[in-house]
Order: sequence, then C-alpha cells, then structure tokens
Amino acid sequence: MSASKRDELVQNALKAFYRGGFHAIGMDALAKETGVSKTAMYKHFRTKEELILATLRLRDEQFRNWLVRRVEALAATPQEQLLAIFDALAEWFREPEFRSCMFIKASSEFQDRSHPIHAASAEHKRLLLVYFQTLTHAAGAQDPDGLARRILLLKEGAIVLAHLHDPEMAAADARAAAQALIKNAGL
Amino acid sequence: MSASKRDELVQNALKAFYRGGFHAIGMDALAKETGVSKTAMYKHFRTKEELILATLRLRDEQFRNWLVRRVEALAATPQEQLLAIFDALAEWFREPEFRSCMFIKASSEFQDRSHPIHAASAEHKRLLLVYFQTLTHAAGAQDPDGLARRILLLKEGAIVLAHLHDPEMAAADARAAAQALIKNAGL
DNA sequence: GAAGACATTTACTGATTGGTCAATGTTTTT
DNA sequence: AAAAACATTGACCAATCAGTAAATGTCTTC
Repeated sequence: MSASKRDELVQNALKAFYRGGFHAIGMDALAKETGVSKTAMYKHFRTKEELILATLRLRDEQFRNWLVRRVEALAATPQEQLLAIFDALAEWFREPEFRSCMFIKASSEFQDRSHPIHAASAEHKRLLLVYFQTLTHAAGAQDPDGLARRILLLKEGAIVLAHLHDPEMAAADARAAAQALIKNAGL
Repeated sequence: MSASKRDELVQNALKAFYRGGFHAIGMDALAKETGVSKTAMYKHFRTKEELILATLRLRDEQFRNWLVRRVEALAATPQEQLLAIFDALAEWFREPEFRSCMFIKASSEFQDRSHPIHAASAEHKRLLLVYFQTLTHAAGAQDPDGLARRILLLKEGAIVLAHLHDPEMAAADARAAAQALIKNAGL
C-alpha cells in the first residue's frame, strides 16, 4: 500500500469513527467501509488503538488548520479574531455531518487519563488553548491566559450543546458570552 | 427480584457504565459486576438499551437533586446561587470517581438525534436549563433565558475540561466567567 | 403438605470482536 | 526470464457480543 493509500485509509477510518464511535465500529466493518482488506490494515497499524491514534493525529491537524484559516479569513485584528472563533464554529455546526467533537467523544470512550487516546485528546485541547493564548496576548487582554482558558471553556460548551440542543443558538450564546468576557478583560 | 433489588441493579449498572462506557461493557460483565444473573437482568429490561435508559433516568434524578440541594446549601440568594453552581461543580470534580458527565458520554456513543439515549441526554440538559432559568428569573437578570443558556454553556465546558485538563482550574475559570456574565446582566 | 407462581441458574445460540496465518498475486531487481 | 521482495487475500482463531431456553430453586397460597 502506498503512502497516499495509507492516508486515504486513515481519512476513511476517521470518517467512520466520527460517524459511529470507536468501540461501536469493528475492524471488519472498517475494512469493508474503507475498501481495504483487514490484513492490509494490520500491515500499517499493529492494533486498533494505533489506527485510532492515527485518525486523531489527522483530525487534530485538520481541525486546527481549518480553524486558524477560517478565523483569519473572518477577522483581521486579534480581538475580532477571538470573536470570529465562534463564527467559524457556527459554520462547523451547520454542516450536516457535524456530530460533536472527535476528541470529546474519544475521551468519553477512553476515560482513563493514562490511556494514550485520552492523552491525545487532552493534547489537542492544549494546542487549541495555545492558539487562543496567542490571540489574547496579541489583543493585549488583562490576564490573557485566563481569558484564553475561558474562551476554550465556551468553545467546548458550545460544541456539547450544539450536539444536544440547537447548533445555531449554541454558537450565538457562546459568542455573546465571549464578547462579555473580552469586554471584561479591558478590550 | 424485588423492587429494591431492581433499583440496586440499576445503581450498579450505572456505576459500571459510568466507569467503563456503554459499548465497552457487555451484559455478561455487567451481570458479574452487579451480582445478578444475566437472565434475571433480561427479566426486567428487554434489551441493553432499556437498561441504559433506566440508568440515565436514575442519573438524571440523582444529579439534579444533588445539584439543587448543594447549591441551596452553599448560597441563599438566587444571584449567589448562580455562582454556587460552580462551587458545587468543583466539589464534584474533586471526587476521585469523577469521569465527566454521563450524558455527554451517552450522547458521544449514541449520536443520532433520533436515538432514545441521545434524546434522554438532551432532555437532561434541558431540565438543567430550566433550573438555571428559575434562578436567573428570580435574580432579576436582563435576558434571564439567555443568561441561563450561557451558564449552562459554561457548565458543560467546565465538565469537558475538568475531564481532560485540570478539574480545579476548570471550575474556577467557569466560575469567574459566570461572574462576568452575571455582572453583565445588570446584577 | 401439595400446587402453582415466580426467580434464578447454567448452558447455549449465531453473530461479531480484535487479531493472525498460510497461500496467492504483483512488482521490482538481477 | 528467474528470483527475491512486497501486497493482498479469504479463511481462521479464541473470546466476547446481545439475547434465549430449559431446567432448577424458592417462595406463596390453598
């Protein structure tokens, strides 16, 4: 299997896991959905866990790239970009394939903090926090690290409620709350 | 099996599902852990899904009762109680058995909005929102319904980050954000 | 104490779980 | 064209999945 075929496998596995859950989808179903035989899959990933970790790495890259690009397209100044995060989220929530956050789901199914999949999920959130911190610092907020953590808090809450209640309202509420917090940080 | 034994079964199943996840724990393992034979379980619950729904009903009752009582014990006025929500959450996060929210996990594993388990999770959050609304209305906030939704947003975000990052910090950040929102609502 | 009702157990179903293996292509190198 | 390297396959493994059946035990009622 070529490197591009391997990427394609991870891409398809990502979609399948995102749609169906990690425990719910077996390796047989995965092989059938991706069009790759099971043995070929096990040539590249020694265990199901390794394949999951590979999909999470891809998803982390995809999501953070998408978010940064989208935010930069929507707003120019760091302060406006902090708000644009929630406009980007609203766009994501509107996608018909939207089914919450891959990493919230991963940490829901692999709850032990010491589990590699849980750790990968925590790391994704940490990297997002770092991005938010660059924005709050650049915007010149008071307590920039604290503001970044609160923005992340709103983002996670918005995802959960977009999945369970109304996507549009979740994004709008989070945006409004972020606006209040930003004003409160002297901006 | 007596009614109390049935309750005991649901209690133990709740613990097992909360610890291990819904798909990850099979009915055999569940029977062994609860000390009830598998056939006895199927006498009371026709399917695994029905048992899960029963555990969610119990959890909804337990959690909302606990939260209301704790909040009332921690603060007297509606406005203070809105903040006390996050002090109660901090206590919950500190428990060594804390492993995120049962309903976030349930909706992570059963993602289809039409699925009864997903619907039960959404209903739990809706009932929490109703409780928050009684507080924001009683406190005399501007846009009380909106404030309640934003408080709920913060609560969900705090749970996610308490599970993935630092529990103490998640609670404190959410509390600080709530304080800003409350002040912003004219209180 | 016998009869019937209810509870509980062990043993089992076919399907599926994650993972492996020997056999069979299909290239690439010599 | 022969040989060595690599890819791919379907069949297979023991274990577990959700769910069931028949048999055994334990009450209650008369």
